[in-house]
Amino acid sequence: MDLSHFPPIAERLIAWQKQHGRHDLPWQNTTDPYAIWVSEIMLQQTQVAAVIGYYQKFMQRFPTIASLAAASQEDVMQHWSGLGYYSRARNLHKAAQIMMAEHQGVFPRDFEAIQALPGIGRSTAAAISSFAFGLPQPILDGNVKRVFARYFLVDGWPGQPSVEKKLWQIAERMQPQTAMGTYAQALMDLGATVCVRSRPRCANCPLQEDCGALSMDRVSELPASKPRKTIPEKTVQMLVMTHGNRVLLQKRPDSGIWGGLWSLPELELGQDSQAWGKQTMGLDGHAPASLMRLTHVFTHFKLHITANHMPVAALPLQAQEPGWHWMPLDVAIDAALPVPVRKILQALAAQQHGAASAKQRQLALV
DNA sequence: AAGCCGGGGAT
DNA sequence: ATCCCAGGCTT
Repeated sequence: MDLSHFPPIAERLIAWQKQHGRHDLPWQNTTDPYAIWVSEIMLQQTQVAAVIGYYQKFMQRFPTIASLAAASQEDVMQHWSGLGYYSRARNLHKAAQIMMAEHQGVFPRDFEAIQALPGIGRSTAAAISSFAFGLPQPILDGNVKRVFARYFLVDGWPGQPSVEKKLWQIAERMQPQTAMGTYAQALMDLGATVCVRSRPRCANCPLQEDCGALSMDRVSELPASKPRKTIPEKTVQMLVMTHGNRVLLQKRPDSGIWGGLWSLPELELGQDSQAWGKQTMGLDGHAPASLMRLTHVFTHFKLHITANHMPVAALPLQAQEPGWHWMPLDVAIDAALPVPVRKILQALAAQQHGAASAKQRQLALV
C-alpha cells in the first residue's frame, strides 16, 4: 500500500491532543498498569460514559492485582453485573491469578507477555503498553479504525479481516517513536469527539487539510457499515419460584450467554410450571401468576421473556440441588444477575412491597 | 471467515 | 429501528 502521498500525522495529532483531548477521565493521569488494564478491559465495546461508575467501584474494591486475584469469582462478577460481555470479568480475574503465579504479582512489561494474558488482544496490549510503559505499539480500536478509514480512504467494513489487515498496516506505518501515550490518546479522543460516526465535526479536525474522505466528500459513507443480517428471535418462560422471602436462582455455567451469573430457571413457552417444579425439584407450587413480560435484545438474537411467579408452600430436602440456590430476595437483587433478571426480581419486590403496604393499611384500619 | 458474547448511548 | 462502542475468543 502506498501511503507516501500522505504527510505524517502523529505530530499534528499529539499537538491537538494537548490542547483539545480528554485529560480528566478516571483512568488517566496514572501509569499504574493495573489501573490502565482494568479500564481498557471495561472499555472494550463499551462507551466511556457507561464505564466510569463501574470502574470507580471496581478499583475501590480491587485496588491491586493481588486483591483481585484473591477475590472470589462471585465477588468479581457482582462488580461486573450489568456491564455485559462477562467473559471479560472472568478473564480479568484469571489473568490476575496468572500474574500472581507466573509474574511475581507484577504486571509484565513485555508486549508479548501482556498479549498472552487472557482477554488481552493486540490492541488492548498496545494501549496498556503505550500508556503504562511508553512502548511504541499501535492501537486499533473502533475510533482509530474510523479515523484511518476516512483519512486514508479505506473501503469495506473494518470488521472484515482483509480490511482490518490494511488498517493495521496503516497503524504500524503511522506509529511514532516518541510520546506514544499521547499519540494513542489523541487517536481515541479524535475518534470519540471529532471524527464521530454521524455528523463529524470536520471543521475542528487537525487533519482536515488532507483527509481523503473529506476531499472526496465521502465522510458520511466511510467507514462502511457492517453488513446486517436479520437476527433470530427466541421465546422463553422464566419461572420465579418463591418460598417466603426467598427466590430460586440457578448459577449459569461459565461458557455461553450470561456465563457465571445467577439466573432464573427457564422453561419453554407452553411448558407447565407446576409439572416442571414437581418433576425437577419435587416441589408443589401454587398456580403460577403472570408477573411481567419483557424483550431483551442481544447482538445476535432477540429474547422474549415471560416471567411467571409460582410460590411454593413447603420446601422438601430434595429441593436443595447443587447449582441451585434459594436466595433472600433483597440479597438476590444485588447479586451478579443479567439485566432482565434483575428487572424481573425488582418487579417482584415492588409487588410484594405493595402487598405488604396494603396489608399494613388494612391492619391499621382494624 | 464467521459466529459468539451484553448492554446502552446516539440518532 | 438501526448502528456501534478504548474487542477478543472460539469454531
